[in-house]
Amino acid sequence: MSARMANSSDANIGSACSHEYRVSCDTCRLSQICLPLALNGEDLDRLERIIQRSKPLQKNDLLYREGAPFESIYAVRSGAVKAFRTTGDGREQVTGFYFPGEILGMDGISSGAHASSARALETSAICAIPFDSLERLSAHLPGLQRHLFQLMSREITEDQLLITLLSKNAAEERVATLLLSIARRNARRHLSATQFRLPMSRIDIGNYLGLTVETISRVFSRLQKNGVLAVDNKEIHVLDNAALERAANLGT
Amino acid sequence: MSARMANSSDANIGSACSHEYRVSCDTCRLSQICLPLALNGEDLDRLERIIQRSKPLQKNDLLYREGAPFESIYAVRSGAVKAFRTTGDGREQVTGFYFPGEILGMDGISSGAHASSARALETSAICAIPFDSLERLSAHLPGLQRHLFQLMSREITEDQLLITLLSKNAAEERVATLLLSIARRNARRHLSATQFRLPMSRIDIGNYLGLTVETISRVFSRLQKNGVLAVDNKEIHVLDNAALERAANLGT
DNA sequence: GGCCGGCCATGACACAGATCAAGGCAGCGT
DNA sequence: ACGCTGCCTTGATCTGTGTCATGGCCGGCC
Repeated sequence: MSARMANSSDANIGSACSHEYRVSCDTCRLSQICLPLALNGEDLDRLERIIQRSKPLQKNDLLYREGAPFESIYAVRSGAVKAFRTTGDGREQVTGFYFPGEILGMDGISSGAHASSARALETSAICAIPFDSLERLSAHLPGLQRHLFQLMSREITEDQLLITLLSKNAAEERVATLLLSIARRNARRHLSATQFRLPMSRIDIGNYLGLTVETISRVFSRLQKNGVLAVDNKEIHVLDNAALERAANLGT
Repeated sequence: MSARMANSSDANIGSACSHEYRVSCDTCRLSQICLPLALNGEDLDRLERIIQRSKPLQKNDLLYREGAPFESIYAVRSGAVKAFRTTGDGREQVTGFYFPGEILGMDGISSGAHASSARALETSAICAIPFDSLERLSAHLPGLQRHLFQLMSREITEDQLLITLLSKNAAEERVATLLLSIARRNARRHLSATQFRLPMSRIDIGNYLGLTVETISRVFSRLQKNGVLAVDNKEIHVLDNAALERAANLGT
């Protein structure tokens, strides 16, 4: 375990070997849902020049660690990442799952140190965007500044949805809501909204939703028994989307 | 109730009569914890000129309503405000309490419409800061831009703390954590951290913490019986701060 | 190829907090 | 002054989910 941690960390990302992993925002098929969304032509070039890419993270590698100096925010290019914070007694609370085209790490801005950690759920390619450069750039590009404000605002509203979910909804509603969220985000990337593989374990799902693994298991079984889903381990097939939405019962 | 709503709303704030309520950031004793924190001299003047003040909100007045066009963020000058979102089935989820010197409304940036509503818990004076002006200003004042990013980032980390609290902590831990948070914020304003009046009802507390009123009541009674607090309705006296921190058990 | 460790499923039981019910109290409008 | 209404407290009971225990499965590693 400590061996794994050793070859992970911020040091990887943003290190010198970026020539090996040259991919440009131009040719990235995520550009329309990712940071470049607000930019074009020369402005995109300027963003491009500050973005750092590095060799892919392996499953379980840390992208950044709670308490580490905040330097960059990160865009997921492929794979999937979970963000989590460690509570005083050493347990962890998963605060979000991040899929390709999504940005994470913004919780570090306020204090200058990351307020959470992030770990790859599977082999993942990540773009690191040094925040001080981004900040300087955004002072000159109103569209970019606005986009950053919007990204952070969206993170806030999504956290508030999770707060509501945890505070008001029963186990089945929480699970159904998460599945619908993943389905919707898949659709945004032109992937199937009805058939997909969950990159995270039941443990992570339970942790994120404030439930135990056993409860997650039971809910999956029940949804399967009722013909809403076909579940084969991490492989999910939504058989009756309307029923899933009914099960989510306003969770969004 | 509808009468109350009618004389509330965004229209009040930002309306023409601001000459009546002239107070400047210069003389506001909150300036060191509020937006002006990052500014001085001429820059402060420029911020000053875009801030709008209006007549105080009365208890239960709405500051803004979920779905209304997003135009401003708001700073609490006096009183207290709760933010909440309404779930599909009409129940509400309180997402935060805001005290003097604190900023709310940033969840509206991402979609251009407020993602939550805000209501005065008692008579409250509020400064409205039109966001498009603020955005333009912050492109010229790097310190302000950074401060805005930090404010939003702080909102994110605080939401994540609440998520963790809801997901992992028992009733007593949640209540103790909220009390400690309020105490800490009082201290920041040079008020007592051990004796204060809660501006919100038990109902709001329960709603915020994902618990029922009855449970809140029982926890207060228990903490009182154990000599941790003296509770007289909304008046709280922290008798044993160490015990309260133990009760919070890592919540903060 | 077989063993081992992590993950997942399912059942029996326990418990924290929800729900239901009843009553007290304070503030407000008439 | 009165009664009304909303808020708070406390008790009795119920229930969804946690906890504990067991066993199966899959994938990695020797």
